[in-house]
Amino acid sequence: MPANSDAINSYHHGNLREALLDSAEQAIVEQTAEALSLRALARTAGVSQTAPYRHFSDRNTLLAAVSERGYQRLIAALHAAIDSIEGDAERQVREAARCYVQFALDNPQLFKLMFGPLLQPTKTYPELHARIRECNHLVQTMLANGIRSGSFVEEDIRYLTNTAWAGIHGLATLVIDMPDLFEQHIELERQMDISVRSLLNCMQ
Amino acid sequence: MPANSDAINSYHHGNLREALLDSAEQAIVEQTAEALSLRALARTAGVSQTAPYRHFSDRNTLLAAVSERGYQRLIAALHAAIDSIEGDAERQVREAARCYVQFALDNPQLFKLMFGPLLQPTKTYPELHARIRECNHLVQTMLANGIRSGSFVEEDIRYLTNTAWAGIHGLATLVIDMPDLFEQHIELERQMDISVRSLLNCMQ
DNA sequence: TGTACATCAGTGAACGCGCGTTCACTGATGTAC
DNA sequence: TGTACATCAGTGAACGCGCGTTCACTGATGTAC
Repeated sequence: MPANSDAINSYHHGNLREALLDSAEQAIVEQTAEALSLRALARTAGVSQTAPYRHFSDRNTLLAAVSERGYQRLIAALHAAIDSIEGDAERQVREAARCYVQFALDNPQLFKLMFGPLLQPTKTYPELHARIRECNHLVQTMLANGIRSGSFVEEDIRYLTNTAWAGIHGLATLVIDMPDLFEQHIELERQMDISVRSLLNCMQ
Repeated sequence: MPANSDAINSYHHGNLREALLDSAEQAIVEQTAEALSLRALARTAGVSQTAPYRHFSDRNTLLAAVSERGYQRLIAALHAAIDSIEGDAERQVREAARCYVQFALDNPQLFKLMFGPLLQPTKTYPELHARIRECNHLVQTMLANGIRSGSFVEEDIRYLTNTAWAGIHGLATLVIDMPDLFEQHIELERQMDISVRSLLNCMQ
């Protein structure tokens, strides 16, 4: 008596790994990644509670995989935003920033898992580590391009991109965590525009 | 046979409420607030596991009290920084920003509890709510003063202070959560200086 | 000053819960000959 | 083409854990008269 009557194979799930990651992502929409339970995941997948261990050696390894997929999506979104605009580095930054904040709004808990300490140090999860570095490099490069249109000492660039990155990351964080306080008397779209313009202007 | 042989009263603790808050804060230094356990707290205080319920109706109420004390300390630190400098609004912002980030560095988990969603909506905890509003008002006012030294349309002020606040909050968040990535090739003190100068310059 | 009594601040046993993980196992699948 | 066998992907029972919270209780404290 297969729990899932649509399944052809009642015994072999066929795509359990991906199914688990999918439902993990879904579960994480509402509640913290910390609160995610392997058992609940297994239940959702209609599979015994030990089946996940075939695919992930433990809970954190699964979370690392979820985080990694998150980075893949964020990187893809950022690339799409950046590549859709050629030549205008400032507009690229604006669109990328919008992407970044929107991603956080759409996936608050995932965003926190990705940019949180739960999986630190990341060295334990090489694939995740690589994605993080890739994402970081993408963001830094894009911001540096936006800033380079001004005239600055090369060695300061890293500090200036950090300032801008922190500005955008801070927006995302506050919008997620303290919406009532942060979004008092403001319109979020306008806030985004003004913030990005300020962050770039101050460097020109 | 009192567990704590120094205690005069083995039965009445005498100051259990404060003791619980103290050890909660201490416990929260290392691990997440989410992971804090009332039972562990009671153990640390040398008291039965149900004793805390005399002082806090449940776990979240205790956490709200911890958060509130955190805000008190942050507010005090910000005030001290601001009041020590008169007349120079820009230097006030610089010192206050340093305070803010330092507070986060010193109490990462407390900072997250305070600026996190765990206790949202805060209306449930009126004292906490009041502290949050107080802190927010202090930060906004200080930033507005720094910005007003430039010439700006009044209605934009809130957007500009938000930009600056997000910039500072983002620094704190990234320094806590992604130190390896964020602090690559930089010196934190210098990052702080450059960030604050940029955040204020861009508005003048 | 002494005493009765209300109230306060603890105790300790118990409830029910869900969790991560381990273990020995079995059914399904794929491959070498 | 058939078959033996290794390997893969599941099962299900069990372990030990710590937790939040409730309950009926008791010892200590303070206050009115």
